[in-house]
Amino acid sequence: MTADCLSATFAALADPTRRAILARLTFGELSVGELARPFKISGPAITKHLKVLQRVGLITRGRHAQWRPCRLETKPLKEVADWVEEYRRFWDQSFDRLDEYLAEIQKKGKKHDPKK
Amino acid sequence: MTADCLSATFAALADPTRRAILARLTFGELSVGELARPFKISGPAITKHLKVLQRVGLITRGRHAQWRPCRLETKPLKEVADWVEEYRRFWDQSFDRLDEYLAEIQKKGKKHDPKK
DNA sequence: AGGTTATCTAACTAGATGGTTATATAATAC
DNA sequence: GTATTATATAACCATCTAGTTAGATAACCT
Repeated sequence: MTADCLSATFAALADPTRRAILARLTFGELSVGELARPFKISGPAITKHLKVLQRVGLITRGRHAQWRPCRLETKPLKEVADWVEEYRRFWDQSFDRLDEYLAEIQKKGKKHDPKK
Repeated sequence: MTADCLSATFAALADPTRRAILARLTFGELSVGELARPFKISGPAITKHLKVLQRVGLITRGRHAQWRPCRLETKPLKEVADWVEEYRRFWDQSFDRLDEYLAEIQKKGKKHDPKK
């Protein structure tokens, strides 16, 4: 099961530890040890989470001496964004007003700063 | 576990049957029987999927004689969209080029049709 | 009331998931 | 070579998940 990659991506994102890992990787590459530091779970548990993220392509691994640094990959996130985008027209009341929909897109484009 | 609602929402979306149910509900309310028709799984399996969707607020149920119609609710989808939006700036190479980013947004705004 | 239709609950099963500890591999440092 | 550090694998366990079949509940229709 979960042969389709969108299901696997959603499943990977359904764990708060894994989402926290992704969030930390937005600041740049991190080794497994650095990634593990803020969490209370064991090393092997982190390794498993990383395997899940890697399998769906949300991270890639490097090699640097005895470290295997992790890097964020966003292609699967883009696929999630594309999927959910299909539903955007349902969360403003005006289903039939195309112009309002486009205006909404435009507005989001402007406010591009990461706070809020 | 999965006390946080974003995790529960992602978990709910990680199943292709449930995503198919949501997709069908974009055309309007449907009874359980109507929803179940295209799937090969049993009635109780559908009931369970609906419970999962209802628990995270992706659907609400009505009452109409012996039918309990399902309606799509998009608030959780909006939360997913908001979460993934935080990563948008990472999926074009030009982190530092604001104009290119805005151009990309603009392009997406234009091609708003649901095919591809 | 008795039958039909729609849906849910109960009890069970196989397999996935997320964690553990103990051990293995691999690269660096002396 | 030996020790140290970083990460991975193995084996195990408890819980969750998605499905099943059988039976219960509830509203409608004569």
